[in-house]
Amino acid sequence: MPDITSQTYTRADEAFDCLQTAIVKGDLAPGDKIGELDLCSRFELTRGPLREALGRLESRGLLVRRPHAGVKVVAVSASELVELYRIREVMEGLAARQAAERMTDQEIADLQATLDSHEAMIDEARGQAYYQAEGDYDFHHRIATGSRNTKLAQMLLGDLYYMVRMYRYRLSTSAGRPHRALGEHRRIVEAIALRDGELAEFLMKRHINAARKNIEKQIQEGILTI
Amino acid sequence: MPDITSQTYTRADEAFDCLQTAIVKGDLAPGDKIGELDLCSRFELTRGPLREALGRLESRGLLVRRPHAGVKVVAVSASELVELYRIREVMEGLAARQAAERMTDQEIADLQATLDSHEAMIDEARGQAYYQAEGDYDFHHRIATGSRNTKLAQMLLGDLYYMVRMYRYRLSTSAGRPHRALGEHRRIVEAIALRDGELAEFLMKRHINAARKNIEKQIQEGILTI
DNA sequence: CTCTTGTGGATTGTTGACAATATACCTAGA
DNA sequence: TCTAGGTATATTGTCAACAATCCACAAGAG
Repeated sequence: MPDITSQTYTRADEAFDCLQTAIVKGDLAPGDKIGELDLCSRFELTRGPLREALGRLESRGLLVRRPHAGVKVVAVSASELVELYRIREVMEGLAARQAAERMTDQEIADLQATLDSHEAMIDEARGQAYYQAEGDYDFHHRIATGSRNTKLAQMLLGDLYYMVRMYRYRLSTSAGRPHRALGEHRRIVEAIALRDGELAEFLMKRHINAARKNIEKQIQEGILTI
Repeated sequence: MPDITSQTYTRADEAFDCLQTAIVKGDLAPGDKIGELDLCSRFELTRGPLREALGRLESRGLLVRRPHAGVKVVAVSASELVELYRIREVMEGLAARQAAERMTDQEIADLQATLDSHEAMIDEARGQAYYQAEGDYDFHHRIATGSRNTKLAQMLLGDLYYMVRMYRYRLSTSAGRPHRALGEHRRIVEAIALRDGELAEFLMKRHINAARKNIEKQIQEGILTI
């Protein structure tokens, strides 16, 4: 009996997914105050399941709620965004180390193939921030999963990445950075393929550090205003 | 207008807190399948707010839910518990580093005073695992908060610590360990007082590493069965 | 004797109506 | 004109009933 994953989706689950993607994609802008009835008509459901979904999203930090006052999409300040990357640095470093110890050879091969397709996408979709962000997300997603650390993957994929992706689309990609990032990705995978956990951790931390510095620079230059 | 924190607690909030502490204290054992109606009569509320609380707890990983089948308290396996400590190691290391950079002198003085009272508690309540665990929690709580990293503190205090505390009470405390742990705490605080972030991070990581090894030993010896 | 299958019962998911509260506006006074 | 206070409205929090789904048990076939 392959009771893999309960395929019964409840309306609350549906609302949860829809809202999450709506927030990440920017359909609901940070700071927006959203009314429950609006959402009900939007997703064709009643307030019961909706409130459950709102509760889950609040618990994950994507919404802030004040009793009797309503919910609004979380607005991450510039400094908080930087702090997010500090957390990512240590957590994804750990993920890379454990991935180097635990990923199967097949997974590593797939990861390398993924990078090839990313490279093609970068050349193809020159300047299209969307594809670059998606490729980047794909890479980090695989490593988080490959760590075989359930809770770690859950925290990264279920918490941090959604918040990061909220703001990633509006980051300007300076010329040449995608290729540099891809090079960093390649070296991380090489370290994983060599089963060198320490090196993988070091490289991943440096990779995210670079991303953080890039954001800090954009903030200082006033390019990124949030 | 000191609009600090809305003091209006909704019943869902109430149920959330009660359930959380019930799970942590062990009143609801891991793996227990809990019915909604039971909880309703227990907390004197209806299923609406209760389900919202359940949703939040599920989102935080304290409950697992299968549609139409009910919710049960999460059962963390031995290996998953160890993985939890690996996550704590890197995250609390970061917290210690940032706390060293950002805590006020007053907070550091309070922290030192806290350790003094912990020492008294250890001598007094010899072998009373409860007080030791509470003192330990207090220490780590203050450092997480002192990091001034909102999301980091949120993840540590709102996610990881609850899961760790679920199992901390049933850990046997080998003779002399509380004093050793206290010594480690003192050295961490010293590093923070010196504003030496790197050292604080190193010491904190080593401290949690020691706790992890202790757990692994207990698992191997069959003392800890979960 | 074991495995499959069908039904009864209980539990969950959902709905719409009711009660409580914060925001916004309007009025009155300084 | 600006501030303070009260009230109205809209939105949220809560409740109890309805519908859909899974689990356990029992009966029958292999």
